[in-house]
Amino acid sequence: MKLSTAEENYLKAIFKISEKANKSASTNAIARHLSTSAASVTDMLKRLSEKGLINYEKYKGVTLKSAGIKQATQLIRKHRLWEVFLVKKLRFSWDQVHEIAEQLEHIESEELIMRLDAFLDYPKFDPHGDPIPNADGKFTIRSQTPLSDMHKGQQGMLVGVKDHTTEFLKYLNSLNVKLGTMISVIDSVPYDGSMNVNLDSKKEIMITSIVAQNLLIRIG
Amino acid sequence: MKLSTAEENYLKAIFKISEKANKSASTNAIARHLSTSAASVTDMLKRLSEKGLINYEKYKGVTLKSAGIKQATQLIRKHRLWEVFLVKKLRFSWDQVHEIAEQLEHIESEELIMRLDAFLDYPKFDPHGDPIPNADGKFTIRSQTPLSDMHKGQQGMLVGVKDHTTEFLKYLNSLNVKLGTMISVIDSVPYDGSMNVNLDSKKEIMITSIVAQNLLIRIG
DNA sequence: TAATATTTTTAGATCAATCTAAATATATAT
DNA sequence: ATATATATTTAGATTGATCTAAAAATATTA
Ligand SMILES: [Mn+2]
Ligand SMILES: [Mn+2]
Ligand SMILES: [Mn+2]
Ligand SMILES: [Mn+2]
Repeated sequence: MKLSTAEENYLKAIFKISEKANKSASTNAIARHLSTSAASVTDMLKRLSEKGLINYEKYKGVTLKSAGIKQATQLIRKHRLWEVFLVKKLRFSWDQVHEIAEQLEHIESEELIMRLDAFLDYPKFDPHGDPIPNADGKFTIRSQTPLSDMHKGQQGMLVGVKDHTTEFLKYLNSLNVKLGTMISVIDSVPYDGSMNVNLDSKKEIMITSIVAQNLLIRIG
Repeated sequence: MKLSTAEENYLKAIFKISEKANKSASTNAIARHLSTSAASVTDMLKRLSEKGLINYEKYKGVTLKSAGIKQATQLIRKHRLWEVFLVKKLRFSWDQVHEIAEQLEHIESEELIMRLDAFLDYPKFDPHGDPIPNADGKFTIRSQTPLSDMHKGQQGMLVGVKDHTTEFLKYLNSLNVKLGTMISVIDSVPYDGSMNVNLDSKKEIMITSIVAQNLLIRIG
């Protein structure tokens, strides 16, 4: 089935919202996610329901049907593969690629994605540490813990970020924190949740709770 | 100025039509080129005129203004750079890339194109031998002659094709004719314009007039 | 030049995607 | 449980891009 860019974006939004909360997506949540009005969302939900991509009952919120999951997953696959291309091949920095990938993900060609995947050597994670679903829609899972949940003395490698905004990523750049950086907890302040951490056994820095919550660590 | 995909396609069509004939583009010619109705074309011409991209007078046909030429040229630049990427990096064959490039050419990011150009090592020609305008819109020009205009004994290198259809390109594949192939004219038949030619001083084949007209040779 | 053919424009509709304002349903609090 | 607040849907409009059919302008031919 050939979907419009708008339809694809709605499916992706529903996928991400229900994945995070592990429940159905509300009209308002979708509107917020896509920066559009609730009325527009209702309109689109009717159309997507008509096409058999979602389960929709008035006032009840929506979930994706299997066809919708498939579409959303493929879109995420394309988005993340393009992000890898932009960073690895075109040498963009990780804070510059999301907007461009938002456009590239809608290019329609199975063959293109297969070849791109091969060209990039079948990457499993994107530049932000997010897993890239394979052609069948399967995600690689990986145990990861928000730095904010770690205790004094624990250490591990930065494998992902929760916040993908340019501002956050640029802040990390300025701290020289990137995927692969080894982080160990020196201590944490119970009062405000801020932490002193050591980076790659070299530099010691202080970060706030909010930052720590957005850094995902593979402990060990 | 940010243009829609439709607007960009119209500008490109007008550019190509007026370039070929070196005169203004008629409503019908544009409609034919874009496989749409003359009424739709008239509609769009009004909008493009409003935006100052074209010179349009009712019943007189259109030409591009400098802003329109700039947009069309940038679009062609993007299209051809992406075609090079698809062939050189993703190993598509030259008959598979046009449709995908039709989509990729509308991705909006100056930075992306600059980096893609560098990644591809600043190519001057696309996989069909068409010149790629530089960032300022300048095309590299090259003397070339349709094989059909060449005479017995003349020879040269295939540097371009006029017909870009998959069928034509696949036919050339089957003959092992590609850009760079050396072609020499053994003789030509005045009756129907067909020719006997030699390829890379190896194989001798016969081609019809219509094929010869679509092969562009750099003589010498 | 007058009749005819062709090209182009206009009129009027449709469809997707969006909006604001108003109505209705559901959730929360007193 | 009733009142109030919030969430969602409906009603009605708008915009871009398209269509068909009909009208008008231009070009061709006799
Ligand atoms: Mn992204
Ligand atoms: Mn990402
Ligand atoms: Mn092409
Ligand atoms: Mn080409």
